[in-house]
Amino acid sequence: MAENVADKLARSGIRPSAQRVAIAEHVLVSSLHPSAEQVFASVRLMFPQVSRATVYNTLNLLVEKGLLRSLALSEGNVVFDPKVEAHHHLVDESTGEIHDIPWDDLVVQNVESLKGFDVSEYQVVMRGRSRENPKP
Amino acid sequence: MAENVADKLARSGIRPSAQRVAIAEHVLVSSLHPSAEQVFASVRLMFPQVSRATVYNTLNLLVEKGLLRSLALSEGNVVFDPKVEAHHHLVDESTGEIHDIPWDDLVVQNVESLKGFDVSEYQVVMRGRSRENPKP
DNA sequence: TCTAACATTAGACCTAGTCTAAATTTGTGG
DNA sequence: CCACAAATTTAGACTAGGTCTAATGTTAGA
Ligand SMILES: [Mn+2]
Ligand SMILES: [Mn+2]
Ligand SMILES: [Zn+2]
Ligand SMILES: [Zn+2]
Repeated sequence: MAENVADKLARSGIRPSAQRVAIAEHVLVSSLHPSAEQVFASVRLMFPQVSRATVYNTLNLLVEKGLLRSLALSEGNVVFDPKVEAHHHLVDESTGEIHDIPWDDLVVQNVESLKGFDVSEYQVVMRGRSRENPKP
Repeated sequence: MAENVADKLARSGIRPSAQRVAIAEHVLVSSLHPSAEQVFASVRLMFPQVSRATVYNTLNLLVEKGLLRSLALSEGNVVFDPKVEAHHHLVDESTGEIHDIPWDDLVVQNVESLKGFDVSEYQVVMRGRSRENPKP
């Protein structure tokens, strides 16, 4: 799996240094939406000498190369999203967790015909709660 | 107009001190989406002795009392929105400006039937450009 | 092998925002 | 009107997320 991530970086023209691979493994793998500081903390557990600057540089580089997106969905937290295809988001009001909502679960009409604007991308941002675990 | 804002504060149970009225006049009046620091700067022009703490306290109080909403639409900027009714937003990618899009200009389907979540509110967040001024 | 380009590091720095403790202002009962 | 408690404001310390810099380490490739 290290090979996997390293190759992915290389294919995007990012030289796969040990630090970058460690960082990318943390953030490209799970479907969480971690902040830079969370990535810094987890990467440091396995790679204690990594610097904050490298984590931020790498995350920004991954965004620039299109392997990652950054999202500002709620106050005080920029988070990173490894799912770069179009999709929607729901922010859980009790836990703060961010859930991915598949693009086709919702239908948005009339974006193309909005007067006065050329829209290059959009998403629905929802706030709410995830329902009690079904049928215990 | 000062009377207007003062009354509005009073009706929401906010004691309308001179500082609060000055702040509220700046942020409740225009249809811009200013950041707290922008409000602080403009209020200070007319009211130089106002403190940063009072500006932040007042803005947060206005949000708490429902006269204002805070929005995190793009990185590094929490902004305040005096339009508290449901509506959508478009962030201009060239200028950073935030435009209000009336609720009925778009139609979003299937939010109610989303499996596993109770959605309490939502909006469409768009990125794009405002089109060249029409017919010069 | 040598070297220039590239990457990493520690820590200074910056900015938005919060907190604190003291001072000021205000509303109110006497 | 006066005394006083409650509410508000203030300056500035503090915090957290994030950027920048200058020195150091690493790597690709002539
Ligand atoms: Mn992680
Ligand atoms: Mn203003
Ligand atoms: Zn996502
Ligand atoms: Zn708005």
